[in-house]
Amino acid sequence: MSTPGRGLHGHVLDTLGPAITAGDYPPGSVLRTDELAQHFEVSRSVMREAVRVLESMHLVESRRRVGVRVRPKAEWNVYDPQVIRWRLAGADRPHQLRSLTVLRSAVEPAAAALAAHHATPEQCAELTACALGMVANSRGHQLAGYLFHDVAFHRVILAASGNEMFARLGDVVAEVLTGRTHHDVMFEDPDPAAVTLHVQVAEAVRTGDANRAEQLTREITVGALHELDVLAP
Amino acid sequence: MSTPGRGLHGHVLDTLGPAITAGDYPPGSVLRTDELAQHFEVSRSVMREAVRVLESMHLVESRRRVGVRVRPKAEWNVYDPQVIRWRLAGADRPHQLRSLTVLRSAVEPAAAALAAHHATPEQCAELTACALGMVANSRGHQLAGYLFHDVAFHRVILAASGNEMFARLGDVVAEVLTGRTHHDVMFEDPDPAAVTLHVQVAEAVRTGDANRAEQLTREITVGALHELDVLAP
DNA sequence: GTGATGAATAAGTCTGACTTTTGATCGAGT
DNA sequence: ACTCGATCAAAAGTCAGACTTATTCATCAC
Repeated sequence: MSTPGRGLHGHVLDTLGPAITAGDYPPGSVLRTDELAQHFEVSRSVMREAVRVLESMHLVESRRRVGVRVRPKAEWNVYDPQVIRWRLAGADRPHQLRSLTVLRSAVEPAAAALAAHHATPEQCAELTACALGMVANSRGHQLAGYLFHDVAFHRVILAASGNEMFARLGDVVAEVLTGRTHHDVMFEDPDPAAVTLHVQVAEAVRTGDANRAEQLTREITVGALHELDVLAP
Repeated sequence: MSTPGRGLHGHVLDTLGPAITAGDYPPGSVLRTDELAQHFEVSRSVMREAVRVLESMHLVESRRRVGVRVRPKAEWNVYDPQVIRWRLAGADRPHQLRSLTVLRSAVEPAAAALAAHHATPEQCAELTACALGMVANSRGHQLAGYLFHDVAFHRVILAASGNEMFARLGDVVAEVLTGRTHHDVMFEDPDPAAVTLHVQVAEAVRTGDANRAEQLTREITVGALHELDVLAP
C-alpha cells in the first residue's frame, strides 16, 4: 500500500510478516535463516536483512546457534504501521479493530480539545471542507468518497492538535477507518448522527470551543465503538 | 538498555540512530552506504542491515543511484521504543517529554477505567504492593526505589486495562518516568499528593470504581504535566 | 526548447569462505 | 546415579569481491 515491495527483502517481508503476525509460527518456534532463504529463493544476505527488520519490530529474536525465534505477541511493536497493516489483514482483524478503536476513543477527544486551541485558519478551513465532503457523500452508497473525507477529517484533527504523538496516529486511524469500511459490512449509508457530529466538531474547533470539541469527538468515538459491538461478535 | 549492541550492526545503530534523531543529518541529506561502512569500519553487509533497520523505522529511505536519504521528522515511527529512547537521549528531550506526557494524560485515565473492570485479583494485589512501595520510598531521597515502584505501578495499570495497545505503552511510560527522574531535576522527594493519588487509584481499581480510577489517574497526569511546566521552559 | 540516448553511479544481489557464539553431548570423577 | 567440565557441532555473524540493475544526469540530435 504505502511501501510496496521495494526490493527482494520487501517481498519476503510481505509474506513472512503477515504469516508471523497471523500466528502461523507460534511464539517460541524457531526459523532457520538458511532454510527461509531457500524457501523464498533469495540469497542469505537478503534473508538476513528481512530478519533484521522483523527483529526491529520485536516480532522475532535472532540468537546464535539456535536460530530466529518468534517472540510472544505481547512484545511486538504493535504501533508499527506495518505491523498494524499485517494484523488487520489477518484473522483477528475484529479483535485488532476493537483495540485500535478503544485507543482512538482515548486519544481523539484529547486531540480535538487541543486542536480547538492550536488549529490554524487553514486547518479549520480544511476541516470544514472535509465535513462538507462527508455530508455530500453520506447518501447514495458513496462509501469511497465518504471514507476519503472521513480519513482526511481525523488526520487534520490529529495534526492540528500540535502534539507529535497524536499526529502520528493519523496513519493508524486511517487504517482503522479503511479496514472498517472494506471488511466489516457497511451496507447502508453512514449513520446520519455521526455525519452531523463531524460537522459540529469542525465548528467547535473553528470557534475555539475546546470542551465542546472534546465532547462531540467523544460521541463520535463511542459511536464507533458501539457500531463495532453491533457488527462484530 | 534493553537491547545492548547485539552484533556489529547494533553498535552502528547505537551511534547512527541517535545522530539522525538528534538532527545531525538534516532531513533530505543523503548518506552513502559505502562511506558509512568505512567510517564505522564494518563490512557493507553489516552496514546494509543497519540501514534496513533505520528504514523500517521510517528514519531514512534508501534509493538507487542516490543513496540513503534522511526522511522528514514528521514521517518517523515515533512510537518505536528504540526511537523514543534515542530521542530522549538527545537535545530535544524537554519537547519530547512533553509530547509523551500529553499522550499519557489521554491514555492512562482511560486505561485505569478499564483496569477497574478487568484487573485480576493478582493485578490488584500487585498494584497495591507498588503503591505501598512508592509510599515507603517517598521520603529520604530514595528516588531509585520510588521510580522502580512508580514504573511498575503504571505498567500494571496499562496491562490490566486488557487493551493491547494500552499495554504496549508501558515501555513508553517507563522511559518517560525514567527520563524525568534522571534528567529533569527532582531534588526533593516526590510530591506527597501524587503518592496519595497512586494509593487511591489502587484502591479504586480494586473496588471496581471505574469513574473514580479514571478521575484520580487524570489528576496524576495533569500533575505530571504541571510539574513539567514548572521544571521545563 | 524538447526529447531521446548513453554513461556514470550507488544501491541491490549473490556466492563462498571464514569466525564466533552457544546449546548439546559425552565422559571422567566422585 | 549424579554433577561437573571438556569437547563438538550447528547456526548466526562477518567479510570480501564480483556482478546486476535501476536511476539520474549530461550530452546530443531534432
